[in-house]
Amino acid sequence: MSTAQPAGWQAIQAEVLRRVHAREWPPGHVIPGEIDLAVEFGCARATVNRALQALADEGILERRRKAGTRVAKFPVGRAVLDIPVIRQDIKERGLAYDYRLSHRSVAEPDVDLAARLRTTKPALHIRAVHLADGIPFVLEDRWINLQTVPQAKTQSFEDLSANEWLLHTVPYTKIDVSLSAEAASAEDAPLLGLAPGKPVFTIERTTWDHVASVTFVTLTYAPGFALRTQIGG
Amino acid sequence: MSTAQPAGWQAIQAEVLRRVHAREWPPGHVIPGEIDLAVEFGCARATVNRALQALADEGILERRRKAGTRVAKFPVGRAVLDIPVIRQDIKERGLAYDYRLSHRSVAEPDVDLAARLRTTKPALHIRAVHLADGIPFVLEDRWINLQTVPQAKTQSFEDLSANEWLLHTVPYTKIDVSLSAEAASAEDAPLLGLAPGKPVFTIERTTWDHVASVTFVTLTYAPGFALRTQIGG
DNA sequence: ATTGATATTATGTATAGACATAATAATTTG
DNA sequence: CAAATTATTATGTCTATACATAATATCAAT
Repeated sequence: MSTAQPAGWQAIQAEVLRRVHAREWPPGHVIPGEIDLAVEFGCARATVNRALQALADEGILERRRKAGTRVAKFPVGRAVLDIPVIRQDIKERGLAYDYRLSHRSVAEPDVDLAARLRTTKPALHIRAVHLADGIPFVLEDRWINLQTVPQAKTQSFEDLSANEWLLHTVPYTKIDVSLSAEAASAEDAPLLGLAPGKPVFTIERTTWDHVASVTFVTLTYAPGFALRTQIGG
Repeated sequence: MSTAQPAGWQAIQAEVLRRVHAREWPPGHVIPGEIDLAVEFGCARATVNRALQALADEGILERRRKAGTRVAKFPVGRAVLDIPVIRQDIKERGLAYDYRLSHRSVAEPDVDLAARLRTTKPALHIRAVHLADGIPFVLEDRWINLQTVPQAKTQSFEDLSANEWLLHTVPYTKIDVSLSAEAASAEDAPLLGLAPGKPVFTIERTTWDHVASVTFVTLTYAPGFALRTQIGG
């Protein structure tokens, strides 16, 4: 009765969400079928379907044919993390962005890296610093697979970060991401104004074009950095 | 021509994705309108709409009325992180789960916590250890707002973790999540078999029911833990 | 040329109806 | 009784059509 006239599928989504949050439909509860809800809300079944499917995508509901739709027992976290493009991230914080290349070489990958890139051929190794208001914000340590991206050989990466150059020139289909806490290496620590061994937030990414590796990058963030997000909201 | 007969909206999504990945439609490119694509794929416009909308939700495409649909300039990271329910997480790793309550008290929040919970009234403080195959996997340090959740007073939390009890009994509408690297505290370090100051991966969560805080929890993970996810794929 | 009204256009959403599919329930068979 | 078969049912998806909405393009008036 509270939400009498449905305005659209989002209104239905909101009302269903309200009932879930209010525990009118507690976790595990099987909610009415699409037809029943369509009658109640005075709309077509497809409209209810749209609303429920969106909630299922978010992990709030679980749907199975014939069995019906139930409230997820663990309506837990499906957090959407926006992995930021570094330059944009810094700018959005209202800080001045700057970038400095500190190393560029072609080298043979060690065992660990060879496993990650799935090649033992020489790869392009790049190290760079991204600064916010002149202070190191994140260190980029990147290996680029020259079998997959031979054009990288002719790029200096002195003005344009490899991050952005790759994004705009090289196709990819998949990225593996890993977030962890690491001890600052002897090499990285001084750049971040830290003693070696201090905790640093680290993002590792391997980028793939189908089955071929494109690049492997380790981003080491300055202390104080935290990745924030919201569930629900 | 390659994908001639469309099977459904997912087939269309796949073909559009292929063209984006293959740079047939490079970043920033305005792709054909829904009607054109519907003709090309021999299906209804609604089917194309479903496919394109799903890709827009994932951040691959950007859509604006009248302006049309274009490939996102930064088809970057919209990583879906599944914040795990601890017990399930451990079980999925094929390890035996165990749980031990180590502290339970009612105390007044300090300034920092009062700001997080938005109350200065006494709150329930709980510390517990989640073990995998008998080894500490994650430490849980939780404060429960007793204004919002008075029922928590009568719960011992000796057998059932606060994590799961809350999930099943208390309504919530929003969770703030923060991921960071911290130095292991003098209190936590020995439990994880670490020297104080060593890096530990930390998840902080504040749970809200509308504007009222429900609980604030800090999860401190054992070394070696990494949160993994995938973009694309 | 600038402003403001109007037309155009691409996406957004709703509809009824239809058939597909998967999973459960009911029934028949060995 | 257990196993195999069939019926039923709720969701999944597609279609054709219609109207809504937002943003742009066009054109008229000042």
